[in-house]
Amino acid sequence: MVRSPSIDKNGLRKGAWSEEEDNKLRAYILRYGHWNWRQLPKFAGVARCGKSCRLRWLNYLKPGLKRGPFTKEEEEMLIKLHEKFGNKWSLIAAKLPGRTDNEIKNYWHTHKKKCKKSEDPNSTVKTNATPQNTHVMDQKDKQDSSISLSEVSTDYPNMDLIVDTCLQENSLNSEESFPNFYESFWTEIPVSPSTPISSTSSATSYNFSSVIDESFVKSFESLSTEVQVPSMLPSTTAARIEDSNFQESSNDAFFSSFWTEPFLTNEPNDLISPSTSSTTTITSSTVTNLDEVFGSFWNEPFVLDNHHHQLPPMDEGVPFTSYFYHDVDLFKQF
DNA sequence: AACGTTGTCAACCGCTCCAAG
DNA sequence: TCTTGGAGCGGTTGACAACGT
Repeated sequence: MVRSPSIDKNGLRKGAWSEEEDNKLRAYILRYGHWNWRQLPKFAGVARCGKSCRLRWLNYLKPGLKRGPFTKEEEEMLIKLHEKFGNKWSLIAAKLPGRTDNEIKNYWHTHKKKCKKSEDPNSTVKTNATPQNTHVMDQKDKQDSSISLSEVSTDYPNMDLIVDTCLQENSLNSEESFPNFYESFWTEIPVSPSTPISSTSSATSYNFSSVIDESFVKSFESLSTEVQVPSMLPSTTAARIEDSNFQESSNDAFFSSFWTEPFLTNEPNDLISPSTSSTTTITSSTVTNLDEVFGSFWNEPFVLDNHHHQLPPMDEGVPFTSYFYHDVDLFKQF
């Protein structure tokens, strides 16, 4: 199913990813974000090109991705979206939370083949699907489209309306079924910019049931200790760290470009506190386990809320910014 | 059981886009 | 305005699994 591992002329691995590589990449990105894909692999301790890392993260490792076959609803949605957007897989993927453009693309090609083969006139899939809304396609797109514009179906004279209606009615409406943070969760702090992190603020409770589960947590258990820490911070990060008013300023830009995942909590002993009882709760014992892993792995805390769970010995009341200075000092060692 | 064919999907490749200098 | 480098996108490939003969 996957390509055989091999080494290219630059000594970089190609082909199937090993579990160890996955763990290294996942751990690094969750901790530091993807500040530079090209530089990232060497700091993460992965002998891969940045492009390969990016692809692996986006298509496989990124939390929240759905696995398994498409549901009927997703299939119908895909058909409609393809009619609207054509082969703009990334656009389609944006409307199908948890599905990657690669996955959708593969599914579509498979589905199209099936349809072509069966030549079922009653099939709901229109194999001549062509973008109806040319405003989303530039000239090149039109040229690249496998079907000429003369073949545009007239079955749906107002596809905008149909698809929009579908999006509104369909249960997969991302805005309803998936909170805004779902898509951006791992790149943005789930706290509104107007809610600065401070010793008095309490984080909002979020439903992480589909993002964090036990297998996800378990994946940290085999982390390697060979991961490096960046020798320098992104310029924006450095600038923010020097900002003594950090606590009072909005934090989204900082986190989205650097930390990626803030692991906010509203309970002192919980890493993440789900909002409903049916969701998986990561208990304090789990956190303890994570601390064992991260304590030696990163040599620093990763819970950045007001409680600073399981911090190494530090004085009570230490300003929030001090923890970042702590990070900077750590980086300087490398 | 052995072999060939088809299906599936992770991963690669090459191109374009875009922001920064 | 031009150049450069990183990110992203879409098409294609390779390898394994499943299925058929």
